[in-house]
Amino acid sequence: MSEPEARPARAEQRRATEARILAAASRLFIDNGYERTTIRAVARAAGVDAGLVMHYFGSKQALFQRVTQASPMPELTGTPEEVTEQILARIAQMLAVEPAQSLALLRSVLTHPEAAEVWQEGTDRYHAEISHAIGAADADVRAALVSAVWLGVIVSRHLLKSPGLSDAGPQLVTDLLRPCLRSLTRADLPGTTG
Amino acid sequence: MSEPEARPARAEQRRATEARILAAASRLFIDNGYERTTIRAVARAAGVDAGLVMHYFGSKQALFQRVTQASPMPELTGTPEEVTEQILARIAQMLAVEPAQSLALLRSVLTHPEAAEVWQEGTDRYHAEISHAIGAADADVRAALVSAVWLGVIVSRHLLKSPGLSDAGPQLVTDLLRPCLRSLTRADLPGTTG
DNA sequence: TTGTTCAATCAACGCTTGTTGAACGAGAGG
DNA sequence: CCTCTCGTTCAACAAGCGTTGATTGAACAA
Repeated sequence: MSEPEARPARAEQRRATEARILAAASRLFIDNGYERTTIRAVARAAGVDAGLVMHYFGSKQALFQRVTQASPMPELTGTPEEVTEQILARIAQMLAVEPAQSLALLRSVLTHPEAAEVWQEGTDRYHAEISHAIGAADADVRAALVSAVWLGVIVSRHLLKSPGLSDAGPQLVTDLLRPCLRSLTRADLPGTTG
Repeated sequence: MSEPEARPARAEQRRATEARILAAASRLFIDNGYERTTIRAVARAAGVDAGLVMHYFGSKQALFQRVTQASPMPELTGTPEEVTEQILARIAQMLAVEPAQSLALLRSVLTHPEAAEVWQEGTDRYHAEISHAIGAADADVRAALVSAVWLGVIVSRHLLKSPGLSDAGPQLVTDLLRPCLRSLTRADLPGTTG
């Protein structure tokens, strides 16, 4: 009964409603993507009127940005082996818990131009760091392949819900992925040409 | 001058128009996905009226199916090494020339339920064949990871147009991918746990 | 109490979408 | 010549979309 809710009940109610809208929007953007998610559906799921969503977030695009804006990831530095482990740790984390912001962005990355743009910006730094750690002549291609593997795994697991990946634990997946990524981040074992 | 166009000029014209519509639809579905591609845009790109597109293909969904229906791929069989090479050959082919049907399907696979369903059906057989070739206890997870890598590479290259991958030749990419896929298809080298 | 603020609702707008059915007009068959 | 076929266009529909502005009613301040 003596809980710390002494604040003006007005602002508290507003914050709660706004949070409910954001949660509903996140869920719908993750599940259905940008185009198939309507302001009306978000409002219905949050138990409010569509006009209120507009009043709070300005536009559908702005709401999408609020949902998908992620805190910047920590830098990738060190030897290729260390960078590989950092990437694996990141993948393990994303396999363990649903990365809401990333998934909302990923779901629309192929069909919503603004999502693709944000995604690009995010992976550019990623590429540069990986490429720098590899330091070989074909480091750019290798870094792009590392990103491609990462993308494929997360998309298969969380968005396409591939049965083989959804049932497996993060530990097993990262263990299987380790030699795969190591072969990409280390510039020996050139691959049998021809 | 003596070309074999003796056929009734009526049906010939029709076939040509239908082909123009299909080509325009393919391009738009690949570039913009299902939702953002409108019947009117397809008609405009093909130089015809929107009603004609409906009259020829019945519905937008039916047009999408016509564009994305692919001839069934050859079976994957043999030792894990052989299967790996077959997959690599397939990837190389898809990197060399734009695989229109697959790209039209892939672009919408995250946002169009029917596209996701068709994709699922296609990858199920794929998974079974790879998993059978591996034959280990965790073959399902390994097969799913092989598919994930394949997905990530094609998507990054053709749809997200990752600079590092778009500039590289198919030969280099498959050479880099070979050890990566071999580590997934062969059940030795368990990966350093911990 | 009286007046102000503001979360929330409501009805409507302009626009685009997929889809339809009537209409037109040039070629084929007699 | 006339007639039928059929590729093609045109105009319109109903539904859904994002977005807006007026309006309501309850919590606050005086």
